[in-house]
Amino acid sequence: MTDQRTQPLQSSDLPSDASVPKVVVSRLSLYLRELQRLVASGQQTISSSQLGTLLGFSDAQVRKDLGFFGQFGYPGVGYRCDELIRAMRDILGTNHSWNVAMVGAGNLGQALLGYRGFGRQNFAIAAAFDTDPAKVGNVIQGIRIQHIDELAATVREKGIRLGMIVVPVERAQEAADRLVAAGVEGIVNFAPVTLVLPAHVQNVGVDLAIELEQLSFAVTSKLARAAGEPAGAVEP
Amino acid sequence: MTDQRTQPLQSSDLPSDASVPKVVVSRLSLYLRELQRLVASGQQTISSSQLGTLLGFSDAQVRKDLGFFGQFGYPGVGYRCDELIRAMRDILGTNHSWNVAMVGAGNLGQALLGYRGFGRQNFAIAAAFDTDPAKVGNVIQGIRIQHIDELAATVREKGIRLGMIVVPVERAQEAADRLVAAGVEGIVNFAPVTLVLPAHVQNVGVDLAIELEQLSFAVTSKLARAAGEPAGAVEP
DNA sequence: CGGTGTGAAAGTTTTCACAGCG
DNA sequence: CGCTGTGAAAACTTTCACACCG
Repeated sequence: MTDQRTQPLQSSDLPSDASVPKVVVSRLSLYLRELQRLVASGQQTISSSQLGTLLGFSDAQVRKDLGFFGQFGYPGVGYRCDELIRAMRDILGTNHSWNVAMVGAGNLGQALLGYRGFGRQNFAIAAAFDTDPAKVGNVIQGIRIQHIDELAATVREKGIRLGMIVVPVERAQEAADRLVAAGVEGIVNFAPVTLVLPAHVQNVGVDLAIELEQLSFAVTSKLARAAGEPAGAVEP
Repeated sequence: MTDQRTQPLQSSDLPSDASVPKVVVSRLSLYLRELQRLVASGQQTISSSQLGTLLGFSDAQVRKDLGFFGQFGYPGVGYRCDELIRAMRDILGTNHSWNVAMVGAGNLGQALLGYRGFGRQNFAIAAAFDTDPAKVGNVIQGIRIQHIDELAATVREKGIRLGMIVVPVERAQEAADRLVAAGVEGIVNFAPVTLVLPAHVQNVGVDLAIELEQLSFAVTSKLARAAGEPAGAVEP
């Protein structure tokens, strides 16, 4: 591969092109999170093996993952944290801020309106919507709950590109349809249902009960293994 | 493989043994969720290709995934939804109910106390803890917030095996240490930090900002691809 | 020396394709 | 016939191991 880099890469060098495996992108977010913590604690550089150890990955994996996007390291030194953070944010798209539209202002929605973690990664819930007349007009965490009929206009007005669905499961598809009609490009769905969406709309599902279920499996199967359950033949 | 099954499998036939890929287990949860929806709408049987189509997987993948755990289908017919649901819950460990201890009763924690989705999958938040004297003693969604010093005793008393961390990021590790000391076997962590845990404690992390970040990447890179960004060579 | 970047090898997961069954 | 269960092939991901660099 053509190369004679000495200075840090520009973000414009990023591929963004060939399909990077999803699992690599999810580790990228973990690298970024850890790097931000390291910088906050004063660390300037880090090696792939240090970073990997902190997260439970191998050094080779860290290097390969980063290698999908460019060359960020300095042989003999490692990675400069601040540079790598900037590069990762370029890759992930969070060097600019994102306005998000929230649909559903129930318990969970209201809690998410106050969640500080979004802002730290450059996401702002710029508007929130509900159909319940008892909620519309209320101001929560500085955001006035609007009627969902105002969604399309507000999305346009505020340059909103991402939506978040926090309605009860039986109204989730309708909320999704509304967000799509309003022109949103991606949706995070907290309702426990698989949405039907056009292919051009990106989609991330978060099912809180499923997370517990995965834990249940892990605990249960670890137990079975410890009990010496041998190979899984069906017959005696 | 030895086999002459005609009747549905008993759950005791489950392997629980060889390492089933994590990604398979996560799809299991999606299958289960979809099956529950189907049963609720009156459907009795389903084929692997129908189920796959609903979730965006291939028929072969559905069959292979289920094949890790046993034989559940009827050739020419498909799977009987109620049977398959029971089998999946056996596998995932949710045919019995789980008591969960929540640490942190802030905005998000309080919202999760009221989340109906947990109960539907057989999880109950049986106790909630905080250090804030202004919160301890309050009753939220029928749960009295206890001081965290009562954690170990309550875990024992109520047979709690799973913990949920919903404290601010800087207190997450301490919360984890407390849960581990109390004897919990698995932890769902909503704080944006990688916990250091003993190997025998299972661990699922949910970082809400990272979910948005993944969406940001998907939207950004889809855009780049549409713009015809070619292969990612660094040099002109 | 301590570290990256990267081909090649090993390992894992998905897809294919088809025998077999009710 | 319609569909499962499953080996075998293909595709993908991770690990290894080493040239190269400051």
